[in-house]
Amino acid sequence: MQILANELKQVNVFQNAPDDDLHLILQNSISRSIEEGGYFFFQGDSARYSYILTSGQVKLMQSNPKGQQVNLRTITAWEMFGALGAVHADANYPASAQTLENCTALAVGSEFLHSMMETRPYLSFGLMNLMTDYIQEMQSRYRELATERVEQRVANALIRLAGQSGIRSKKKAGIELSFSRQDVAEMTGTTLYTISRLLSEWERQGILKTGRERIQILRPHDLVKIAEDLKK
Amino acid sequence: MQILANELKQVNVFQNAPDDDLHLILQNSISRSIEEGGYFFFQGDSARYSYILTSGQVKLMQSNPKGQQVNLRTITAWEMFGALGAVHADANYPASAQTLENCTALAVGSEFLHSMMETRPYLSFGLMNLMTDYIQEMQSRYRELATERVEQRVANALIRLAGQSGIRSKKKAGIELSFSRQDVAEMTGTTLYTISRLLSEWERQGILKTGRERIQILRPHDLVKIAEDLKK
DNA sequence: ATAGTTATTTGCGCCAGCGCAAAGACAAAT
DNA sequence: ATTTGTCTTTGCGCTGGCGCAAATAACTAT
Repeated sequence: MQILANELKQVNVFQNAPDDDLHLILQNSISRSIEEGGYFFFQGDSARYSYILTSGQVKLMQSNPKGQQVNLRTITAWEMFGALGAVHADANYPASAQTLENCTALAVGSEFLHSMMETRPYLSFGLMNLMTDYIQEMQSRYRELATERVEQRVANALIRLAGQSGIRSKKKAGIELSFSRQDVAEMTGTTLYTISRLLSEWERQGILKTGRERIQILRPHDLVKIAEDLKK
Repeated sequence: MQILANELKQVNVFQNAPDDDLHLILQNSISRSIEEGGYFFFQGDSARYSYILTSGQVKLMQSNPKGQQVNLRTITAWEMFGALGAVHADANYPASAQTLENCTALAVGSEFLHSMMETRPYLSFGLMNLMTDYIQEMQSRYRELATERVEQRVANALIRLAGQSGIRSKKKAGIELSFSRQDVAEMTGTTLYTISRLLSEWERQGILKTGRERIQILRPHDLVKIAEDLKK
């Protein structure tokens, strides 16, 4: 499948790129397909490529020596990821990128991207925008993890996911998410047991419906209220 | 007190700046002094200035609606902070910057910095380096908070602080830190009670000595062992 | 269908860490 | 020296959330 320069305009970082540059990027990149459950890169690998996801979903996660892991972010189509290597010369990926479904991504050499940025301020700004957004999200999540109780953190995570990758299903029946209890646990720093209990409770209250690796948010507003937690 | 262009070279972001640019920056900035406990800016303020701390210590912190707060980072002399505004046009500071002692900082207009970056790739790279480092630190701390127990998180925080702002006292008697129990609690997402108990325990074991707003690390290696937590 | 695999639910016991309260230690000011 | 304010310590009781275990549900492959 051929990727068109025009499609690259959907990528935030390339928002202000002239067509010539888009072609240049395409010429200096290769397409990589990874099947569900596979990895684009592992934490610690040398960051030789930056990626642009063209189809599928990827989760960025970090694990500690004991093997426990946290989900840092979920990437959807036309988002850039693994771009830290384009900045530092000899960087290593600080996280692993695992596919949640069959995925295709464009791999751009980090050195090439770096050299492009030397003469193209719009590119640097694009990347910095990505970074500042991400920093702000991480700071908020960090604060949540430190100060909020599980219930609120999970509500927040669902709200965030709904905004980032949620699909409004046609039957206007709420927002559909495809994550296992384990996934959500790793996003919120808790356990799949607690998530299961919490979702069951919320399903009883009619806030959402659940299935195997599926969460359908029926009343987002109620989640917001839980996240804000005005009691106590 | 006059700040010399030469001194600005200590700032990581300006590592590769030619002297002319350093003078230009000085000319387009003003010096602000804030006394202990005061604020350079508050979370939510319009990010009109980026700061370079010339003396003192500043903590960046974020608070939630209920007023609970977390410490994101401690800034020491010649570090840049509040620089997110130079990227987004209409950004707001995502955190507050409170001084831990009497401080002086150089305030550079965000718009001015932004315009400089248009024609100076080294500046963008300097800032991106700052951001990627920070992102990596936040990701690690996030993972810690999500997967590690309090004991390990506190050990890690002390190690990190020792590296960033620790002063090796002359009497070779370990590394000196100036933080209250409350400060450490806010850095690690726990409570001052728990920190107090933990430090008392470690003092009993001879790993460190404590005082009022003072922690003196005697055996850093033992902290590393605790942080790694090989038991269980 | 049937068997095998993977995800989810739920009961149950447990404990790390919270947070109140009250006392003690330290520093600065008068 | 005394007061005042801030920081720290520690006892005590409590509970949110963990995590095992075992049952159940849902999907996949033969």
